[in-house]
Amino acid sequence: MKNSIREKRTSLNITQEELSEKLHVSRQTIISLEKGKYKPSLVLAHKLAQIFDCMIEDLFTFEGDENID
Amino acid sequence: MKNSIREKRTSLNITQEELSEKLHVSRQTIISLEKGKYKPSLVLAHKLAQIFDCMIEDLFTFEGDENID
DNA sequence: ACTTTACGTAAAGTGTACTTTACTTTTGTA
DNA sequence: TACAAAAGTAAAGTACACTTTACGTAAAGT
Repeated sequence: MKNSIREKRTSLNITQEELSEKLHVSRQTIISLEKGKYKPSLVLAHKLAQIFDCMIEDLFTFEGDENID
Repeated sequence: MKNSIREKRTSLNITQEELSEKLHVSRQTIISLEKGKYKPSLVLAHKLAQIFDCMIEDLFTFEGDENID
């Protein structure tokens, strides 16, 4: 799964720490998400989409068996 | 968090077991999701939205601190 | 009556999303 | 070149999404 969190965040001109505060998660969580180290929960994905004013499906690109065959 | 999985499933006229097979998850997972016992992963939410031909945000209703304040 | 189909509960186990703390590296800028 | 802000790594712990197995119930068909 790919995501465009970093691109959307930088285009809002906010730091990882500021984003983490808006989301009430740790800064590590943001770093790990941007690095693709793990997949966010549905609720976290929803909050990210709210902040970036887009749909969840616009933020994440699902690949391979993450799609229905 | 509320969801309309049961409504969408029954309107497709498929059983919990058939849905679980399409998703490659256990039937228990479907039962628990429909009963609201837990929140699906982002990938599972995406697959459900694909099957029901809708956006993730149409399937789930986020409440309270599941939204940005 | 008996079987099948669909839905449900319970409980124990596994994997991973996310946290916390502490330390290091990079980058911008005075 | 020195300093601070921003980004990064590592590692150990917690919570919960999801699995597996096994059993229970109620309706519908034969």
